[in-house]
Amino acid sequence: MSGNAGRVVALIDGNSFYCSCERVFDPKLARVPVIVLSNNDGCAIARTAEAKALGIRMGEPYFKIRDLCRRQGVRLFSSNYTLYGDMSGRTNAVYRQFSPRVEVYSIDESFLDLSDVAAPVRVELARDLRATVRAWTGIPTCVGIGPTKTLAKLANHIAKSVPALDGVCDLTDAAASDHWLCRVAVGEVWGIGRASLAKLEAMGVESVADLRDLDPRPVRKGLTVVGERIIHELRGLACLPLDLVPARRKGCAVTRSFSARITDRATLEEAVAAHATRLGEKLRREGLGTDHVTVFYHTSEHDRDAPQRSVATTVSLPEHSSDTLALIQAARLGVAKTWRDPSPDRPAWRYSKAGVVTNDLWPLIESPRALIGALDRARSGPLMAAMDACNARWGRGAVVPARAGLVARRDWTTKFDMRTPRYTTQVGELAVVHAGGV
DNA sequence: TCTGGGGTCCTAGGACCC
DNA sequence: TCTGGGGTCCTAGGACCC
Repeated sequence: MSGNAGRVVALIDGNSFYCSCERVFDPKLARVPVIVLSNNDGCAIARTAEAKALGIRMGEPYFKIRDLCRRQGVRLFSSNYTLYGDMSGRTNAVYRQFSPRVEVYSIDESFLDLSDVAAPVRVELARDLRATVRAWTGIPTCVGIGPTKTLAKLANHIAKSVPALDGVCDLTDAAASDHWLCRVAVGEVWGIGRASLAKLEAMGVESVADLRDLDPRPVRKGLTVVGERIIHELRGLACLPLDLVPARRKGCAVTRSFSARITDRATLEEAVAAHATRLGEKLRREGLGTDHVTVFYHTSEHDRDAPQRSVATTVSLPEHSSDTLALIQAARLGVAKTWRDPSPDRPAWRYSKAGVVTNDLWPLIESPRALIGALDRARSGPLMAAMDACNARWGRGAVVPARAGLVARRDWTTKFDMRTPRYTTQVGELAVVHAGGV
């Protein structure tokens, strides 16, 4: 526990962040329902208030709401992560003008240390922050303030759901905390998910205040140390530090559902080779390497009457590497080792998803070399650097190893039928402004 | 027809060791 | 018939998050 009296943190996040990013570049989207879809245009993963009001839920499959969207004039967008990532960077640049101590928690949420801001002007500063972010980036936000991260998260939730608060809620004060914690359902607490909620409800816990007032020790039995920590945090005792420097990532995965089912080995191998290519790019960007690749592929639970198969296998590399050729080779081997051909009495499995996963990532600069079977770093380094440079300049996929496969059939690739231009990161996709009149 | 992707942390239980 | 008591490390699976 790192409880230090007088600490104050704020959680600021973008409202319906992905939708708001789309709105920045199309004023006509203001005040109309907008949703952004997940990869493959599968599910709704961001919804404006207008879309929520229509009953569109988080994670709802698109095919279930297609008719509703058409009838109600909901504007639909495929995910444009390049745009959202860039807009995220811009909002954080504004945050840093208000507090140098910022933890970027997710693409649309950051914690700010406000310990040095005097209590009387804290809310005023938060309003100024919101207004500045709105003016400089176009993104609407809400701010929650509290003595711990958990209370700041809760305050943010309250700021969003109570319009009278005008986007800012401060739970630093014990009286304010008492007032609100009785009025918010325990399921809204950061870290209380479905399973914990069921346990708490069985114990008669309904409000956040009920949870706060439980004896933390016995809670540990059912809700682990995580539950115990939450209670302390709700009481104002900080257990979660502000992580100003992002921790080095421990694992990396590239997984995708296919836009159409796959039944043949060549196409599956091509898919995992493409994923391995992407994996290599991600690892090289952070100077990390892996000594193994886990390959998985499986059928879909939604294909109810079809035969099911789920495969996962791990292939070792001779040493830590981020070399795309080595990763592709391993990924293809993973398929080769586990592929099963259909037979007369067994129809082909219809695979819906595949991925490559690695754990135990290590900075390449300090990873040991293999004595036997070592990869040729002298050639790999410059080759990968050249490939990355080409792809940075001409777009991802401009240069790929032939080993990734160049099969003409590409109907498994992810769908992005409704993606907007990458306005802020590609010169060729800049927004065009038409001057009105004659 | 069509149902996302990518992380982290925690615990239990097995293997292994002395 | 009797068949300890710890440690550590690893992995799988659950839970949760955005």
